[in-house]
Amino acid sequence: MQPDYHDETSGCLRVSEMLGRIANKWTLLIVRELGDGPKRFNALRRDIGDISQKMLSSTLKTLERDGIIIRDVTPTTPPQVEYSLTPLGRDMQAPVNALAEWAMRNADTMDASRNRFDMRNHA
Amino acid sequence: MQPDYHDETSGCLRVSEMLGRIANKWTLLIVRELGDGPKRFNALRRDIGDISQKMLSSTLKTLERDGIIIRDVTPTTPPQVEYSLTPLGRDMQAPVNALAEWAMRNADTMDASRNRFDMRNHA
DNA sequence: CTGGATCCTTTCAGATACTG
DNA sequence: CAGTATCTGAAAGGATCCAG
Repeated sequence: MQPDYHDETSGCLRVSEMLGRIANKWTLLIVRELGDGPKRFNALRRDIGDISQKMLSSTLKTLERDGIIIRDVTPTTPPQVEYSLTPLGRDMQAPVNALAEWAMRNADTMDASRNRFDMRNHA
Repeated sequence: MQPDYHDETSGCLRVSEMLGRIANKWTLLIVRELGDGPKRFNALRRDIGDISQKMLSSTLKTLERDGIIIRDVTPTTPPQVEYSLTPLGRDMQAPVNALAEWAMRNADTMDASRNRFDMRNHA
């Protein structure tokens, strides 16, 4: 039996918990980057641009734990590690890309709104 | 002149910046709740369930600043304050709901993956 | 090349108390 | 009812050094 998603109490807390896991910028950016195909650690680091190695490795670990990505190690010297989306991760791509694209489309609008808001409140 | 969204460097930093603004659970939960129509402060607080009044008021302020919601005050006693989505906010609803629904649909899958992962790593 | 371990600073977020 | 102010602990995040 499935849990009741429409329950007014536990359902909301559940959404809250799950969004707490996936709704952060590093997670969304990584899933987005891996949409193009498997990538290695430093390729991800370079393509995302402003992520520290610590945040990248810790976020990747969490994503692997949640079954969203797979970590493939080829034990050569130097070792090669490739990250790719699982079926679950690929299923996640559509909503993630939709949100990211929305953000890009409306970036200027939001910036303008911020400027007006800050102006009104003589910041 | 518009910024170049397709530039490989600044474009990525721009996505990163915008996702840093909107990709957090309180923002998504509030936008989701306001999808049903305008709501008042304590109604939001009750419906979201586990949000503190501090986080609610500060997140609402940020959302108003970014032009995603509107704050309407009716100066009665006691005062009535109603929050509602702007056109921008309504446009944001689709991607937000898509991500939230994905999270709910796959909550159990992610939980199971976590359990297996933690088991393998004898946590 | 792919990280782990550590240190340090900043930000987030809850609890509590108070105001118009 | 709808918040603000303050205090405090937890978590995020960067910098640096080190290792397989």
